[in-house]
Amino acid sequence: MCDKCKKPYYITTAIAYTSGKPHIGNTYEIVLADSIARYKRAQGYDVFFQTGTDEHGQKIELKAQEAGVTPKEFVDGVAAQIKSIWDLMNTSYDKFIRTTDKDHELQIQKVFKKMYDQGDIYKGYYEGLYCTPCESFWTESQLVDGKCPDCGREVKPAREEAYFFKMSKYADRLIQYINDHPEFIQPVSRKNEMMNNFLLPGLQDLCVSRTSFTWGIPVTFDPKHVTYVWLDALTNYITGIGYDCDGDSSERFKKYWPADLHLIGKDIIRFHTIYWPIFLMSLGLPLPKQVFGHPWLLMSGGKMSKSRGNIIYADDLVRFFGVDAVRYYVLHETPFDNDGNVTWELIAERYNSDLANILGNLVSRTISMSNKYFGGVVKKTGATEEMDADLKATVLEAVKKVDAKMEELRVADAITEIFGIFRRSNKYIDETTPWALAKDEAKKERLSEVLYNLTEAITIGASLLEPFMPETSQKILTQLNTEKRELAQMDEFGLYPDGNQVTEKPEILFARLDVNEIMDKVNAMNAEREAAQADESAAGGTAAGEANNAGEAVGAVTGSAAAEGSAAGESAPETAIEAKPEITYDDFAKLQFAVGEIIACEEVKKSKKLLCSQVKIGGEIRQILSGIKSDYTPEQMVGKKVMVLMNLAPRKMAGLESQGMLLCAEDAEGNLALMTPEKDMPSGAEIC
RNA sequence: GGCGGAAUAGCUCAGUUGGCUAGAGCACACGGUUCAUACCCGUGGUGUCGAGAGUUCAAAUCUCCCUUCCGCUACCA
Repeated sequence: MCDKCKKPYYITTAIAYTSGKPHIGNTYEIVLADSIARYKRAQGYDVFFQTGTDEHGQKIELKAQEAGVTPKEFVDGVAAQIKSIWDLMNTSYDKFIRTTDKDHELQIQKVFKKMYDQGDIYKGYYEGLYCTPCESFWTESQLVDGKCPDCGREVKPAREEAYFFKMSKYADRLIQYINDHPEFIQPVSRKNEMMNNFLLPGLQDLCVSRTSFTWGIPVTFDPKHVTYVWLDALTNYITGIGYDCDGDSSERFKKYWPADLHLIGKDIIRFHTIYWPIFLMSLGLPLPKQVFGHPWLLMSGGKMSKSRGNIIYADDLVRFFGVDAVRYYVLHETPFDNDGNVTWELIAERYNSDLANILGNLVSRTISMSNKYFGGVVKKTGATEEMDADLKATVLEAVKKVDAKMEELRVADAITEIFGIFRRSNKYIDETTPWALAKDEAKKERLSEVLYNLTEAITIGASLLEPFMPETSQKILTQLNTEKRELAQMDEFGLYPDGNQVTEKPEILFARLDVNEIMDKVNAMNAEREAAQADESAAGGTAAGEANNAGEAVGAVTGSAAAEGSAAGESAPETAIEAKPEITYDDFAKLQFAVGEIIACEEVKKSKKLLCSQVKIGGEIRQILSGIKSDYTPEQMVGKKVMVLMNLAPRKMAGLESQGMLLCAEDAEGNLALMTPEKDMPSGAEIC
């Protein structure tokens, strides 16, 4: 097909946040996107495949500071690291965009200005309107008659000045679009969540600027503001292919926009199916055709944490198993709408049973027989038998099934269909017993036909495998001394060149592994890293390069903090605290803390998170509600001496009044620990 | 609390509009085979298809109710 006749296909991944080295869970997405991109190319599309990095934000500013380098130096290091892993995984992206690219930054500034001039962006206050007695912030839409919805008193604007995007303006159009395009949000169950939780109840405006940090794209007409994550990050999908806000967009942009598929993690569906379409509407651009929120690859077998040294990285896996085995595992193990699991044991088992036994051994035995019986020459003799029909039918059927599965983005199922070819081929060998045929000179022709059929089946299977395991596909085809079969020619069985000669000495594709041996090596590796890390902490402080290699998990793509605990594999990223404005001693002195003893505690039935405690503070007993059910049982609570904030205005929650607050420490995974006095103190003791 | 989803073999899951002895892969056991990377092929489950009730000639599949998990969301002062 000529290049001009090819239909364009634009696919993107989310851009990876450059706070640290990505682990295997993050790497899954680029591999998934790559397999789809490669398949689309095989189908004859003119594919443009974009990925990249999201490099702004306070967290990065802080990380850079810790490492003693500039933010730009920091992200340069991490972006290079991410890119090297994407390359290691043999992903065929066409463009790697960075949000620190000059042309991207320039466009963001123009976009921001344009939206502001149109009245879609307005200046307001971060956290909204403040009700002093309730100590609560509210947005305009939450107010009742312009007053605090809780107490009905006046509210006033407070805190950080910020720009907001007027989401409500486009909400109706978006609802219409989503209803008219049922395929837009995948899987469809997510569509209902977006509608019911956000669109139908009424969209809140989105904060699009910050003044509390400087590592971002400045707002041209108000330079103390920088553009806040989502407007900056999402827009990469158009700036990366040459969008120009003033109407001078590139040919590439005109060709590829709107995107055919945004491939993203399921945690950031909201931003891609609500905010992003609305930004595009504001710019007068068509909306992407489909957004697929893929499941996560989770680390099972216990929580993963840096201190335990059990975070799994793509490059480690590749060292043990090879690129294609890792690609196979992550693609096969994470089906369309179910999270997948990864452990060293699981991947080693899959490697042996699927790759070494079923696939590798099939290729090996087939080629060996051709050499042994025919000097490697594979000839069609026409000596067919009835049993051949089922093999051929299975192979041709698999081609169609793979196509159907890929159409639905069911990559794991597509791979299973391909392996069906290999399984059937192994069975075919057993049915035809070539070694028995070889003993009878009269059956030589039949034997030749059998080996031809096997070679042809493997040729088709290996060709189908290219999008998922490109190296293996090529290796097999090379051993069979043939070219990759095009998808368009897979409706026929028997195109392997008659009389062709396969390689003399087949190279083992996947050598069987001893699982115990692997685990010993893995444990040794982890122990070594743990020790290195202990040394490092003992020495105190880290250099920039070491910080990267020590293995902080990247949170998630496109700045999604929510994904860090679960999606990104229960890793333990260092917590970056949102900096608050400096306060005076007088501000501090307004707070009254005391030691309280919990004398009774019960679950709040109506709530998933709340415990209701009776706390004795000196001579007084207070009822305090806390969102700590996930970490403490009522029994554990009783008898604890805890730190209580005394003079916080009472507030009703779940129908019960809370008269104070129990103070807790919280880590990046959301684990909580109550603050208790370091030695025994009487209840009522003041904390100052 | 609101909305939605799920409960099927030891494990991971398929089961289309209700229809013949409920399936696949992995793991396990036994048998066969020897071309091959000790591989491959075959055989093997008494699985209360989460509990209970109902509709029907017929229910894993539809209805009701209960239990338990999960997702999103709110609350988590």
